[in-house]
Amino acid sequence: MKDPLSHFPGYALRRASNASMAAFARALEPLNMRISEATVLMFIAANPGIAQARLCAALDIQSANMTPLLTRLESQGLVRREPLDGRSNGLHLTPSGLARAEDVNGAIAQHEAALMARVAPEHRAHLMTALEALWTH
Amino acid sequence: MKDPLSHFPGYALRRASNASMAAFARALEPLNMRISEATVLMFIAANPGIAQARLCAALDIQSANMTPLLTRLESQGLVRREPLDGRSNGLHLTPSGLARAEDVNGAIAQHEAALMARVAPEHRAHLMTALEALWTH
DNA sequence: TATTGTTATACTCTATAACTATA
DNA sequence: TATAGTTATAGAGTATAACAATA
Repeated sequence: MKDPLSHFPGYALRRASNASMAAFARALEPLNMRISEATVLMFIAANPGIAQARLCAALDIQSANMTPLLTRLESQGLVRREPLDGRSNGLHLTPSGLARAEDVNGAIAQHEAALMARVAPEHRAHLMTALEALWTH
Repeated sequence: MKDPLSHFPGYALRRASNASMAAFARALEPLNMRISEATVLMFIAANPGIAQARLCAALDIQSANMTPLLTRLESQGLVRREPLDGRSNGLHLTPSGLARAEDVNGAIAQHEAALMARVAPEHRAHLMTALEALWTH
């Protein structure tokens, strides 16, 4: 059977990303977190007090989709919204959130190691540079 | 602002794939096709008569999701299902489907060229090899 | 006027279970 | 019994429009 798409970088990119995300989602299952939630948690951990709008811009997530995501994290006691002024929220991790961020960090490290183990060492730096060129504005 | 994830290959992979797919979806808009539909069309064009189940396996699309996809393509007069035996379908492109596959091919070529133009030439071969290692079974 | 956050809604992709018809 | 295809359904990501409150 012929695969007319496998030699296209864009197609390989899609397949590789799908495989990676499926594996990462499985790695997050024991923590009961989605990829998007884990991403937001890590970002708040690195930027305590960040405004919701800035988080949206940094992650390319629309505010309409960020609202329910943060509400879930807040209702789990992981994140706290703190008014910065009358209309914007600063985001903080609770102690539980900090602990969970540690766990997520471990899952990420494990996932990334398994991922890069599949790639021959001489390609790794090139892969990283190329991928960044593809999405960085 | 700190980005605690940007140095992770898995994260860069996700962001790059999202950016690529969004651009490709825009490129397909004039053809009124989704990415998954375009993918299936190209695959049938390269493998006329392929059974539905084999197409599912090759693209990692579940049969339950392939059925409505093919029904859409068939109702647009692009694909024809032809019984192979009492329970399996061979898939063929109609003349309209062949013409549409040509258009899709052009959109893919344009998209892939724009994508790789963002990557420095010395990284391109490495990128392709690395991506294939990440999703090939 | 522009920005922040929210609500409602819809579309796409993906996943599972249950079912039929056939091999 | 196993396989091919279908149906129904649900979850998750993403997109737009409309809105209230505030800068």
